[in-house]
Amino acid sequence: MARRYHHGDLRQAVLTAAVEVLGDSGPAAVNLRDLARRVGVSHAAPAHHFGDRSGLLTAVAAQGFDLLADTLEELPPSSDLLEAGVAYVSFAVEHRAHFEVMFRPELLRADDPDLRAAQERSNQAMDWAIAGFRDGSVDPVVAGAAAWSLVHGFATLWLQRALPADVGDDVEAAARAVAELLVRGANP
Amino acid sequence: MARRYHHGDLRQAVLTAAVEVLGDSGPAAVNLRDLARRVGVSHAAPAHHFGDRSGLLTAVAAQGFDLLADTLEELPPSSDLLEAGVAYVSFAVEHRAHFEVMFRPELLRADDPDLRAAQERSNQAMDWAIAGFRDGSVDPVVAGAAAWSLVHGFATLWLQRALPADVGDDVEAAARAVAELLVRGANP
DNA sequence: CGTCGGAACTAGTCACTGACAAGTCGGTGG
DNA sequence: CCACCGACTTGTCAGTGACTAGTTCCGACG
Repeated sequence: MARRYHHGDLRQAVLTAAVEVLGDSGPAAVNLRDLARRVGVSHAAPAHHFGDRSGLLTAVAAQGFDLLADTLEELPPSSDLLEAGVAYVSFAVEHRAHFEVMFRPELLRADDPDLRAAQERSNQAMDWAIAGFRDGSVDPVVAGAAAWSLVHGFATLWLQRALPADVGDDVEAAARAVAELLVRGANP
Repeated sequence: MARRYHHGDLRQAVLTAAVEVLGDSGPAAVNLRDLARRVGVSHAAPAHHFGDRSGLLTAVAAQGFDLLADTLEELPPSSDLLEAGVAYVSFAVEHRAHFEVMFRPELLRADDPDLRAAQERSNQAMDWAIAGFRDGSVDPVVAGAAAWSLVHGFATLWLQRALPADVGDDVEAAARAVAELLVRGANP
């Protein structure tokens, strides 16, 4: 494809390149000039679409929250909180590039409309999953915070390889075992 | 105090300044030149003590893991896993500057001896706390991962103000409620 | 008491980055 | 066919990390 003045789909191309870099080297390695080089445009072209670096990362994060919402919404209707928790962890591992940006407020424009909309979608999907945990004996707010904390913490620590080796190398199995402890109770 | 050629305790001074900046503006705002200006030395002086930026942040992280170990070791002997969990969250909130660096491997020199030693200390302190959870009915490795994931996730999300407002603004109370769900079980 | 070696710090520099301004290109609607 | 405007380029500036070479001072040793 010949080098044309108008790229045609620069925004998407930069976004894709950013996700690739994120996956390989993390958020710190993402810079506009390198992405421009990869895509074959001038160093200032990406700024036209994203404003600045935080605008770019915000777009990645928004895409990530949409993907997360998709993941949770696509769970079979029979799924319970346990399955949703495992899905959350799986999402984090499979879409590490997105996940590592989604929860870094300092990198993002918190007031971006697209980001807020995507966050809202994923929050609703999570609320829906947690609703199944409301058995009357526990405060649903506490239960929701606990469930989210557990899977979010597990995903975070797993991605950092901070967990002890004993937990094995099968994310889904480990996540399920951990989530089961909360959902089914320690003393079933 | 007159400006002398030898600062006297530059390493500690830079470290303190770094923690201050971290607390105010997060890791991204920490740069060697600004710290040098704050402390009143030339722009390259900090590098003499820390090598590079990651060396500085590694020193902060090591200090953080030591502080965490101190916190956990100072718990009264009667404390159970629940109290340890609350202490973990309290530590994260009270020492946010340190906490925000401790679990960012990409910012650190993972092979730094001081860092490894401090991590080892805090790991042992956590293992000790989790030992109280070994009641035979659950795999201790799973229980440990679950407990750590829960409090780590809660602390992380709390610091990001990502949790819904319903959980209140009392960290300790909220952390205790959430941790209780895991320790005592959802259906007591 | 001198001197001398090395640690602590300064000064200068380079490559790289984000951000901005001004100009150019080219598709599209009137 | 032409004016407009979004898409992109070119040029530039300040700030940063990292490196090198030079300067100052402390303290140990003869």
